[in-house]
Amino acid sequence: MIDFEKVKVIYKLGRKLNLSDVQVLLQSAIMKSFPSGEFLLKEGGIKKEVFFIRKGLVRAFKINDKGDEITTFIKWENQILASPDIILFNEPSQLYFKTIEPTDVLSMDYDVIQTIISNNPKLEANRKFILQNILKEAILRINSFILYSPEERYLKYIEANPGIVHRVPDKYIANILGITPVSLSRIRKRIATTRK
Amino acid sequence: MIDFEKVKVIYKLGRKLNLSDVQVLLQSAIMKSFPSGEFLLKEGGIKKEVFFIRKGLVRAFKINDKGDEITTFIKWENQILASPDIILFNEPSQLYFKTIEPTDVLSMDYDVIQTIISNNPKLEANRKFILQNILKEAILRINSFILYSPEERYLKYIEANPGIVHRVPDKYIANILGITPVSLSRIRKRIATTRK
DNA sequence: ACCATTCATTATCTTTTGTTAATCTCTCTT
DNA sequence: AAGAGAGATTAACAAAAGATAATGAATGGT
Repeated sequence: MIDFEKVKVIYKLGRKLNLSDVQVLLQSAIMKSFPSGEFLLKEGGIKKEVFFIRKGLVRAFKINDKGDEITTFIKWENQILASPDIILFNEPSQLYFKTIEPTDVLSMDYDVIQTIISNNPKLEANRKFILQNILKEAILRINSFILYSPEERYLKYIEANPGIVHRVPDKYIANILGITPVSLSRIRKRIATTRK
Repeated sequence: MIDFEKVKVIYKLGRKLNLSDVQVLLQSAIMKSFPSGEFLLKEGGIKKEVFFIRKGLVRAFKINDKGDEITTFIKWENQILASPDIILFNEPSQLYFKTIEPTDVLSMDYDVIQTIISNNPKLEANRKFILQNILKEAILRINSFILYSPEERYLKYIEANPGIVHRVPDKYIANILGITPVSLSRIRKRIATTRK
């Protein structure tokens, strides 16, 4: 039984896949649905799983020394989600993935994707493009920590991600900005009062 | 006249280059030497130049709204140096590169490198490796801003980069850590006094 | 409709950082 | 050797952030 949603997503991923690769990817690619508040990945996970989010919103968090959850990033529709710990560092994940909304993902095996790319040199451009875009975002984020105050970071964040703020509790946004939820609340008040 | 240093570096870069590619790369690759305090790149630069640092130390900085220089990173021996603005964002550089020590670099043209890689599929693994390592570092740096206090960031920085601290003025390290030089000085004092 | 839970806000206090300027040290230059 | 300049430290004050706890508001489940 063919899942047309799945085919559609895979088609978007690469226009140059040959038939046998599509078959391999289709076999390894699984559509999964999660209700809100469900884990996609827990600490210690080692499965090289790459998610493509079709719908919904997922937050990634670590547990710090004090035992608190610290959200390091969030991902939503049409974004790729994977644990850097597993994919880049080749270590068990210290990250958890937990849905904030009901979420549909396409789950793929990283090693299978890599094999398919090495069989299809035309896909290298895609890989380079994706990697570079992830790197771009990372560099922008580093610079925002160096160049801007927490208040400026917040303003730029909501400007760059309109709508998202309304889908995610402030305390997670605070973590992402590197400040405490209490501090973010004060910043919001400061902005609201100086605007009038 | 063949520059053996140049050949050595290029040899290290890829074990799978064919002769004509080596020739192309040799032509585009230039050894350059800079005294301390010299610019490798200034704001507005658009040349897609990639440096491999053979010896020395370079800092990258931006000018913020107040007109201050803000150092965003430093690179030294055996590291790759390039302007993300130019290479990733395809925009004129807002970054300056300025040497902190007398520095020898191998300068290469980014587009030439890309062409050579597409002619040598075996080099794709190299490119992927390099890109992934840059991404790794970026992610670690982001996490250090989110998870650690300025004091912890400083301690981790000097631990991860022993020796470098003695080659670079503290004020640049402070920028890299996202704090002011005055604050770093206080942190250093705090560490020194609580240790005894 | 109610309770419980989860967030956001507010309050209070402590700690840290930013800002500006002065002082001190060191190095390099002439 | 003297002076200039750069960088680090210190001081003094203001502003912001962290920590902890209490209060409000909203939400979801039964």
